[in-house]
Amino acid sequence: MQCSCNSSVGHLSSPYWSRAVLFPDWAYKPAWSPGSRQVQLWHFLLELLGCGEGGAIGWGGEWGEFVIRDPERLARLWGERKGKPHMNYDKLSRALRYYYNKRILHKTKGKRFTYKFNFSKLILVNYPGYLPPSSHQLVHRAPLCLPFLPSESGLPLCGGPGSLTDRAAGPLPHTFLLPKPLPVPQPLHGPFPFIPAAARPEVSQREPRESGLNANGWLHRSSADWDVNPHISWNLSGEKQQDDDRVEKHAD
DNA sequence: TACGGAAAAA
DNA sequence: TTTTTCCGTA
Repeated sequence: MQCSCNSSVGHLSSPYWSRAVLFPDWAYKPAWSPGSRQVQLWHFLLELLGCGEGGAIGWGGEWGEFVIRDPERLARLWGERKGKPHMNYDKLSRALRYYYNKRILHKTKGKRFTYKFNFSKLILVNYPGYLPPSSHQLVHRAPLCLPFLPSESGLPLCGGPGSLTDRAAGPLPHTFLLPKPLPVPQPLHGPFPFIPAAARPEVSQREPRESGLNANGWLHRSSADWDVNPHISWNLSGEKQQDDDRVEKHAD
């Protein structure tokens, strides 16, 4: 693939790349960790999207939504990356569907080849109010700045002076740069962007803190509340508190 | 086109 | 564990 992004942090100041997010810690399965041999598919997708690899895949209308413009080509690229010459969209999409339960992805129904990253429980790095009081809880991994992934991609990583990793007092977990959520107006009302304002209907208006932020504007509790699924929650460091691996079976 | 079970692979 | 592979079903 011809991803020729500049490895510099230029995109941070670019009008297009404006925000970086952190996936929960569990989402980062480095190539060197057991259970994850190589790049994961969603890494790869984000990488392509971040590169503006416009041919096979591109961002869709809504924030986090992406459209696979050329399914077979995307599959080919993925196959190349994974050394699976027989990869095709049917298989790739099966892998994508496995993300549904993990809530990494969601299908945009009615829109062909359109999926959406579930960014609802991501932590924004460059939100103005950032600088969690307990950032050390979040920083037990090497900083990583995307769109590019770790070393094995052979691609340069961003980072450096002025980069995201410079924003906080210490290193940050892996970050992904995301495209500006707009032009589509987003229903973001809470004090913390991208956290659905009405995430908890049943607790909607209790006290201000119920927004999920502590006095410092940082998340102070599990982001499970952002999620529809009650069986999995996430603590601050992003660890999965699971009580059931096979959630959603009867969730809806 | 999309979904998800099942089983194998890595 | 995360895909990959295959496939029946909608």
